Amino acid sequence: MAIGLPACSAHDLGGLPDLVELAIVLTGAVARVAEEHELTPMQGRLLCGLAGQPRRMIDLAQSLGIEKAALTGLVDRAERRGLVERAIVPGDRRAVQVTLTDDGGQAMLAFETGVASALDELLAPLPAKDRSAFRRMASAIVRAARAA
Amino acid sequence: MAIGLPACSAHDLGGLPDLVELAIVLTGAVARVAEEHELTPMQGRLLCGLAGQPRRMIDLAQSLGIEKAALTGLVDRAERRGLVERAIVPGDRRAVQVTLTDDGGQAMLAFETGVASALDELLAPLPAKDRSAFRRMASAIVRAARAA
DNA sequence: TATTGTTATACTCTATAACTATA
DNA sequence: TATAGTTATAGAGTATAACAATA
Repeated sequence: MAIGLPACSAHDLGGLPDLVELAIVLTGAVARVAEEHELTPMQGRLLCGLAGQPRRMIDLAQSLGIEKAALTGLVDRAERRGLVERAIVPGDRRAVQVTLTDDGGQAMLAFETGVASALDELLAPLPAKDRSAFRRMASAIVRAARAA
Repeated sequence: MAIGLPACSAHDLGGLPDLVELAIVLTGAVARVAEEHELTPMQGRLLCGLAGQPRRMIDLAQSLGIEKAALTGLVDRAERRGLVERAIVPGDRRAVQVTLTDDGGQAMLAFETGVASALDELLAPLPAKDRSAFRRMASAIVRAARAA
């Protein structure tokens, strides 16, 4: 499966702010972990969104920030690989629930664990005090961006 | 032009570390700026890589972290849109140099400026002292990742 | 032989528009 | 009418493998 994400990248291209390169480095790390588990990064995100409970298509599309038609394809491919299943929603015959299969649940856990340790490695060069400060500031940025 | 990147995203999906969501937020911000200037994010990166001097295909592919065959397509599309041009390399008839057109140069500057201000906005919620600390730590992480 | 780049092929991810089925 | 989801279509970005031209 050719997953198709820049594996390492972030070699200096000049002109791009370090924050953009940070995004590239982080995204590349996630992509590498996904690939190790034979997932695409987007499939990894999908599986993580299904941890704990089934979700409806419309809900997932919003969470992932993609159109419902794009989600149809994403779920199609994940279903074809045995990671998720579609199920009916009792009480609304228009709706579809997406659930994790056993395989999908295992892949989700492996992906989550792998991502966590890959991120730890990326932050490892920083002093311990900076690491926690960096994570705290990252959370603040994300929260503010979500609110806006 | 349907550019195809999650425009806002980063709504809570649960299970994903904030650092991953940070990458999503940053990537989304870059994508939005690119779209404003009718570029794809990858075209934006390509143009930035060409700021100042022409580069050879092999060199660009390494900088962007993609295979040379993928770069052929990327440059094809950018050339079709009048952003870049292919030129010969004196002294090596196998090689190709990619140069910015006037349009491409203008787009590159507009993209750079837009990205810089989008990043400023993302960091705006942090106290000024944290903003510079965050940028400094981001640079350190990127430098370390590049070295590894 | 090694290097540079292109072509061929196949996937994933994305969007918009049109459609079906249900509420 | 409005909502949930799919289908159809198109395009970007990616990879691998095979190839041509040149060093």
